[in-house]
Amino acid sequence: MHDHAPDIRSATLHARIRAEVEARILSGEWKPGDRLPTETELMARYGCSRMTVNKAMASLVATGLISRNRRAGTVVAHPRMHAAVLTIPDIRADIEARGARYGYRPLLDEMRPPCCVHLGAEGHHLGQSRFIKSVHLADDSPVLIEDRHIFLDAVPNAAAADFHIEQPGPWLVAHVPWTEAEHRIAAIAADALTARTLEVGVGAPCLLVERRTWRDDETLTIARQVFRGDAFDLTARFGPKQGLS
Amino acid sequence: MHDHAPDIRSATLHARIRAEVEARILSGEWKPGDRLPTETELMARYGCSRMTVNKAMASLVATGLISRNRRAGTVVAHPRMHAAVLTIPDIRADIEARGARYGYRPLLDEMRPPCCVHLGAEGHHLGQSRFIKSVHLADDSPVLIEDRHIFLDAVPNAAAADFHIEQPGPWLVAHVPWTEAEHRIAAIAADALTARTLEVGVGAPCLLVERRTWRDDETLTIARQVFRGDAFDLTARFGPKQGLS
DNA sequence: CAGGATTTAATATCTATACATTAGCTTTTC
DNA sequence: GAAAAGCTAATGTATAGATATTAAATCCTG
Repeated sequence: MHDHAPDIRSATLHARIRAEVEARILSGEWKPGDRLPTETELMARYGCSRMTVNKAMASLVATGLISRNRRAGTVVAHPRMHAAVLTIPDIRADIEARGARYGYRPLLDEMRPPCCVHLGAEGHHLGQSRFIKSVHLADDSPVLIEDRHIFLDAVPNAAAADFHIEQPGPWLVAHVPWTEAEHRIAAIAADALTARTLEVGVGAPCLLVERRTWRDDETLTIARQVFRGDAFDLTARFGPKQGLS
Repeated sequence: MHDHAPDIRSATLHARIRAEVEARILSGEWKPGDRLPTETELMARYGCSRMTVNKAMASLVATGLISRNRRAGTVVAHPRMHAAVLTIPDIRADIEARGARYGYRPLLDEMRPPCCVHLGAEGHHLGQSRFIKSVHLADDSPVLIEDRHIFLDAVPNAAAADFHIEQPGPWLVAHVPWTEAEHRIAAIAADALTARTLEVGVGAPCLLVERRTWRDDETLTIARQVFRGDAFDLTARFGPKQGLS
């Protein structure tokens, strides 16, 4: 299932060094706080140059498995379970993966003046937005309501896009470079309108995902997605091994 | 707010090269799919060796901003909003950050035979576990119920730990090295027992986080946390810039 | 013995070069 | 003209140095 066997006979030398050091840490042989061999020692042990050792260790630093300091040496980092990789659901793929038929129905598509919208975090206005409200369906039954603002100051060509066929989400990902996104995940009770649209009872638990995307300091889009609680969940996975070349 | 100005006058050369290339991509000057200068060209432009350029580019590959292929060259990657960094709440810190008094109350602490527990994903049994049920309080009002299994085959010294004072979560993070964790996040309705414990109405929306932690292929612990929906949410943040040295 | 000055052990960066590997391009051959 | 062979441009890996930077350890002074 979790295919973690460090591939000791990796193609490249720095990958092999990395894998072996990593294996000793993960096996518990080298515990958090323990001092690791110096680059010079490893260089001798593997019969390679110091640059090669350095590359292996740098990649372990990047994954957070070790921490290094000049003069003080290299120590095994204390694991911190502070962050995880959250897989953002591609709604269409997710629905189709369950063998259901995916449907998308835009409900509303209008321009909104600046005043209707939450202020930016610094308090300045975000300008005019295109607002699209849509429902996503699995086998014709609604599972997600999406309210999306796209700020035209930041994404002017969104004014011309046709969101009757294409979803705004994928369109944005394909056309607009972004630098940062933030998500807020919460459990809420369905209000009357939500309940009617999602065809659930009033007060039914729903998963709320509020996503805000920036390019540098400019807000590009705000999406508010309300999932039927009984139909969807998110999964997040974290492993120190993920990542580098 | 989001302090993104790439620090052009970075201390080291490879960091500067990296920052400048990154800035051009993030500014939109180099768009997804565009070809970047070759290492040789960059080497001439910055008057440095190819290894230095290579280090800068390798780190951009690691963050997913570019993709490189032999002979084909380097291109700006298409942004994929597939993953985000999810900040796992440190419940105690979170509660105290709001100015509330944190409380922890263990409700149950017992050994459970193998049969009581979900099977591992491959279908094999997980062995005996220590099971701790606890409530976390903010100003004496309950906000979280945690059901935790710790599998003694994998974490034998958990048998001796005192979870009347210390929370099992922090104890595990401090004492047990792990390699992978998975979270499932969902919205559920409070059942009768949950509602009574959290002092909310039956059917009130709650945020469910199920966390499973492994060392290699061995399951260490399974935690099921039920948050009051009106009291907690999770935030996840993603930026291509995070990460490397 | 406290506190400043010096040494030194470790990582961090950089260079110049070499060879390996890949895949797009070109030429040859049938 | 299509498949095979060879060429070449690009990145990937590795080496053996050199110098810079940092902070722990030690020594030296008042």
